Amino acid sequence: MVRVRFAPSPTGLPHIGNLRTALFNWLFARHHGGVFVLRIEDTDVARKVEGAEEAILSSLRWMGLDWDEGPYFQSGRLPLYQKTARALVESGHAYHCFCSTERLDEMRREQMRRKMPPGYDRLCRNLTPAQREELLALGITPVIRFRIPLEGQVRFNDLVKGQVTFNHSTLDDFVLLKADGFPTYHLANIVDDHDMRISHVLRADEWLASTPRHLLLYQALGYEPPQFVHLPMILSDDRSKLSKRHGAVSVTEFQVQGFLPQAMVNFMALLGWSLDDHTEILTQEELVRHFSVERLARTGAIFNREKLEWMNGVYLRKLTLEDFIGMAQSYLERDLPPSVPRPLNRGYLLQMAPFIQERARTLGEVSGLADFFFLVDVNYEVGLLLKGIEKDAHKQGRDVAEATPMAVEALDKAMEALEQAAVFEPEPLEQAFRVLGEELGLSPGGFFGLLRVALTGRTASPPLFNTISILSRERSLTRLAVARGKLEPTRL
RNA sequence: GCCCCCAUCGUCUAGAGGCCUAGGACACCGGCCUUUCAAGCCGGUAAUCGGGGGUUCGAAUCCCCCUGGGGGCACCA
Repeated sequence: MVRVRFAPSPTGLPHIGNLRTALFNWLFARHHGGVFVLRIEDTDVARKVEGAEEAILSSLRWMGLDWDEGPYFQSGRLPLYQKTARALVESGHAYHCFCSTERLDEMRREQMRRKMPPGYDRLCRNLTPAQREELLALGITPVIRFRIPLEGQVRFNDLVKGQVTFNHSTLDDFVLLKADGFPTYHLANIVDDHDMRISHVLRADEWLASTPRHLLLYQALGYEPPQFVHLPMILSDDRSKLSKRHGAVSVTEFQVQGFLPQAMVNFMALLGWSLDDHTEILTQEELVRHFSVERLARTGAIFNREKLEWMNGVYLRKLTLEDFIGMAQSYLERDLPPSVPRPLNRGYLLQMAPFIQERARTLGEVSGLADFFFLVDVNYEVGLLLKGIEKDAHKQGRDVAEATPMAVEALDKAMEALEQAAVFEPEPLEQAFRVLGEELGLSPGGFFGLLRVALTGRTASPPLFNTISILSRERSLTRLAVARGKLEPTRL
């Protein structure tokens, strides 16, 4: 029976590295019809962050990673760890250490200075019972350290790294139980993985170095160790370990920016795993069906935001119009200036949404792409109006200065045409304006470009005549008039 | 400093001795479509497979060395 777990510590917002680990564990469990356990490793009282736990749960839910057991909290299982630590002392696999933090710090400084590998010098390892009683009598609360065998080596077969060997001599007597009675990660992790009958440990590469300690612990406890699978890490742009200081790496942040969970899942799955030499887009079901440890990569991967954005665009376009509108609406209502009345009109959204859906890469981009549909006034530089017309003037061998009167005339005629338009639909409008453009001696690019800027305030927009018909006759006329005013301020 | 891991286009990756004059994707550059921008389609640039030795008839693929990168070395996880 496959039993895996995701065991984050609530020390901050979960970042994509954490969630990718969760995803792989979840995929592995689902693929094998196993159990996915959620366990919160809250054994560090000092580093605990308020709200982190909730953020972890909500990120998992958002990504669709449902768990079958838990969340278990290590803080609620203290007696179990303490009992285990005591048993280890009794069996001779661990011992009490009375060294002060100050002494330890000094020791490490000295080791570094002498270019020696830092590590506990085992001062307390062979304390006699009498010495121990003496220190205890002084009121010092000892920690419990694991007694690493002096000779020999640990060897294990990691499912992605293969055979890995560590000499005991490179391992130091690490702490199992802290003075505050809380276990360290090493102890709690092993006790729980055993207690929860975890069969496979899929965790980030950074844990590889502590695996020999864990194996020795399993051995001392007489527990059967799980299979280890060390996942390649997700790297920041400079190839270093991802951390909070590397910008927007929390999953919550991606959610806020308007990435879809399906895209996140798909993209993250491809960071360190691949199906074959060509498949990029996979649904969650397909990922479950195909996921396998054999196809995990062994190298770290830089998180390529560009590609994520592309993929998110793909998912956005796959949405039904109704679903897209549902999501776009909340982002629009969040991002549009307060002058735009809420709630947004559903029927109006239905008209403009198709043109935005094929252009947006994230939902956060929607308002920037569509604001002119909602604003009362659009803002732009006058010069933008003339760009295309100037080109036409130049082509006709006329002076650039003539562009302004040309544009004014074009706007006047355009307003007339809009007023007279019998059917306010894209096709008839286009027909009428093409004819008009010819009459004005303007190229479609010049004429339509002028109108585009006047109506949307920008040089790139959805198709012009769709835009006009969505905006309505009245609003279009107003904007053309405003544009005219910008060109001839004195005559206004 | 010590220990461990890793090494294919800028990035994500395919490749498990001959299908590789190294494939796909993002990005980039062209073209088509087109009123603009997207989307879509077509095409292109881009890795002497980190370097050097082996093994082999044959190596991106196996072995060794070097180099480079990363991770770990807390009473943090």
